[in-house]
Amino acid sequence: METRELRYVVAVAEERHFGRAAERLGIAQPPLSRAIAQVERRLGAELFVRTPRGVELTDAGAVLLVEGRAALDAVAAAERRTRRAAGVDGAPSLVLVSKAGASSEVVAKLLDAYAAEPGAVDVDVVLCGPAQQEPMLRDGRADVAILHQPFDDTAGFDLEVLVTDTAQVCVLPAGHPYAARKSLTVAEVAEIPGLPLPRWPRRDGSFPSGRGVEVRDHTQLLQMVALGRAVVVLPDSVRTDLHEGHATVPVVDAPTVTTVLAWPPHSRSLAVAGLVRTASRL
Amino acid sequence: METRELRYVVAVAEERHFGRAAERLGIAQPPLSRAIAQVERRLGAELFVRTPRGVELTDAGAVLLVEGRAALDAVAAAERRTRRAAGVDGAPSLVLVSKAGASSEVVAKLLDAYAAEPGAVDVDVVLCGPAQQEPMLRDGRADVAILHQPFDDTAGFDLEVLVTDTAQVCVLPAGHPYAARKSLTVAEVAEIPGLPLPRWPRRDGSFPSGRGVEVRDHTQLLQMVALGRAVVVLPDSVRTDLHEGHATVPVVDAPTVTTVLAWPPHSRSLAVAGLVRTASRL
DNA sequence: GCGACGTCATACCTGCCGGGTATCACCCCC
DNA sequence: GGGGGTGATACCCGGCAGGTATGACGTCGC
Repeated sequence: METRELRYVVAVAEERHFGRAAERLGIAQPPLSRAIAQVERRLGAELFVRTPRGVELTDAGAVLLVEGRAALDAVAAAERRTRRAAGVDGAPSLVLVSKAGASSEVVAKLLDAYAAEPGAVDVDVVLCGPAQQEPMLRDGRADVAILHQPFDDTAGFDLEVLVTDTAQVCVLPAGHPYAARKSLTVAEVAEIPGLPLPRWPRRDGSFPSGRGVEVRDHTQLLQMVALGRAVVVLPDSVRTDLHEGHATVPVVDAPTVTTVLAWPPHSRSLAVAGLVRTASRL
Repeated sequence: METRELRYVVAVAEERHFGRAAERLGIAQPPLSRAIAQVERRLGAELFVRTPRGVELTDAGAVLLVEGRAALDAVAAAERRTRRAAGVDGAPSLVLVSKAGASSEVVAKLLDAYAAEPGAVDVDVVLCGPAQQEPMLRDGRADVAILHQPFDDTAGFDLEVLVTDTAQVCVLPAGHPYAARKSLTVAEVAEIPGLPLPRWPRRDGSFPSGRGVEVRDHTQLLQMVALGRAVVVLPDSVRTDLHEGHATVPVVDAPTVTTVLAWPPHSRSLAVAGLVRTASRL
């Protein structure tokens, strides 16, 4: 199957509509219909059930949507990494993706240590929202990522543990009544009156419904906390990033957070290997 | 990039020769040259250095070889799994791949337990040589595999531990002088006069050089041991598969072998999930 | 050192197929 | 029952993938 056909199938599966899919693909509707029909004929499987309102996915169509996305990511990754490996200069650089505003202490230490290594290459640090890291790693826009278990989906990546934060704190606006507490539980934090937990964007950029403010990165998050609009539980190590607008209270029953370095398992990049070796020595 | 182009690049990279690559692809050499040139132009990168004897890979070419194979596997997996999901009957089946002749006790127990579950689907068990399992899982010919850590490469798969074998034994031909020993070390096993460790095929089917006999699966292996042509260290649990031609001696310093159930991390298959749930309860 | 050979690149042609426009068949709903 | 919407079909056109013939350019052997 050609990637063009995969893109067509994924577009139709996502739009549930030939016309909109064609528009998104920048082609007319009839060629799209024909291409999908041809794919279905070759696979010997109906992918969509045509209704007067658009299309529904069959089981096979649902499978091809998931698998096709993964395959398209892999193709995009191949292209991007090749282009980068050929980079203008002979020094291929590495792209590390981290959450905007996440605790930078450990990462800075890692990058400093790596830069001191013989044969170290330039590392571009890219910051983005939490849900964007995994797709970036999958489609080759990034080579390594800083992820946090158990919050990020680390399935399918190789990992090296950087830090394990057993202690966690609740970050509150300075002067909030709860700031005087000696400790809190997760359940208590979730029920603080007038201070809901924030909402993070999903993979597609949309937000789940709820009362909390919408935040896209940790910088926004901490600002919202300082503004008295949100409360959040974070690893103890973020205390170094806080300022006078914040207060912290230990949370006694929070899960252990592990900060890990993650990379695609088939990566054979010497640069990634060097970074991992450095990380394993810290 | 189209999969056709990826196939071309991978073929040339593997053959190190335009003519042979073209033959393998079933096309003439000139269109292949043109297609590769076009890819290079679009990527803005030289993939191959042309020599009078064929071609060498550039760094970018090496990257695209590795990444391109992964991408082609993903595309093939998408196609295969879709075709299977659409299967003639409404009962999509699951393909489990295991080593030929590997200890079947645990697997049999797992499959029996799964078959008793409500909603269980048919499980096709496919046996193959050890090095073939990983590619089969990657390109969609299989949905789940039985792998053995630390010998198999489990990078990039999700895992569920089935058994942990702490005790391991050296399998010898019955009547061999060493069979009388009370215990052995790994180093001693490697040095048994006249009984080298066997050689397994690599991913591409070729064998590493050395003295040991060439074996492709556990059945052949145990036969070679019985014939006095090889010796091997295996988990204690294989004792159930041995017959009178074999003798076993405990190996005191062998690494722990873990038998795991492995599947592609993005798998959303209900059938795989059910099998994993069953495994986790054993 | 010069031809023979083998490499990959180039030139040119052809037929297929991907894409466009126009239109149809069908369903839903007012 | 007609209008607006869906996807399917018919037909045409241009680009490009593939083929053959040939060239440019090394290496090797005599």
